[in-house]
Amino acid sequence: MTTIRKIVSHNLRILRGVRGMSQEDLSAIAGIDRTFISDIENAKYGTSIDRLESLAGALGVATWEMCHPQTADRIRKQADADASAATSGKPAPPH
Amino acid sequence: MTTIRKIVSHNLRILRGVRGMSQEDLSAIAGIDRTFISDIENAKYGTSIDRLESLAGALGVATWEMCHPQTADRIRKQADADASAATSGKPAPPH
DNA sequence: ATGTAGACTTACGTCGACG
DNA sequence: ACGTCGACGTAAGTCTACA
Repeated sequence: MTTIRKIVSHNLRILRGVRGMSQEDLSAIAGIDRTFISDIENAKYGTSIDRLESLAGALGVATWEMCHPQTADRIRKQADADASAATSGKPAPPH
Repeated sequence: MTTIRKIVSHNLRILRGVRGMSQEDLSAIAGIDRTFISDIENAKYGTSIDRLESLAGALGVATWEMCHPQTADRIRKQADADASAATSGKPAPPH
């Protein structure tokens, strides 16, 4: 029974990692307190759709993707593919 | 610049209409106060992801679909297709 | 059946500090 | 760079009542 809190929590942490941001970085860009981002990632609190929109914008995804169970995996695999393509000298996929 | 409040507001109202529910019906099923549902539909307030999850469950969609800009249209067209199929005696599509 | 208003409670959200 | 604690303010959420 994966709740929406767990989904958002997971997407947020993974996505932030892929973007190479610290909680402090994300805090500065999204305009949300760092300690609160920590709370969300640990599913201590749920958040409002307004804050979710700010976080999504800062992470470069749509708001609904923050609620989708497979966003974390999708973005992570895409980042992996891009990275290995860069290493092998191939051009990056156009998305 | 369509904000997440507008999207949720719109999806909620359309989806509820397609399901043939009043605000009172939805209130009873989702366990959320009727007047607050009214506020959300009029985008007076944003809501939390926890309440959004309850509303989505009561409406038979995933939570992320409540945040998606095209959910209202998608569901409405599907309902239309199902209705006309029923009228013409054809079997309902398997989705 | 819906929108709004007021009074009220609680969960969200900010801030400073410590390990 | 992250988790947590305490104190505090505000927006979310409930309930009753009226149009």
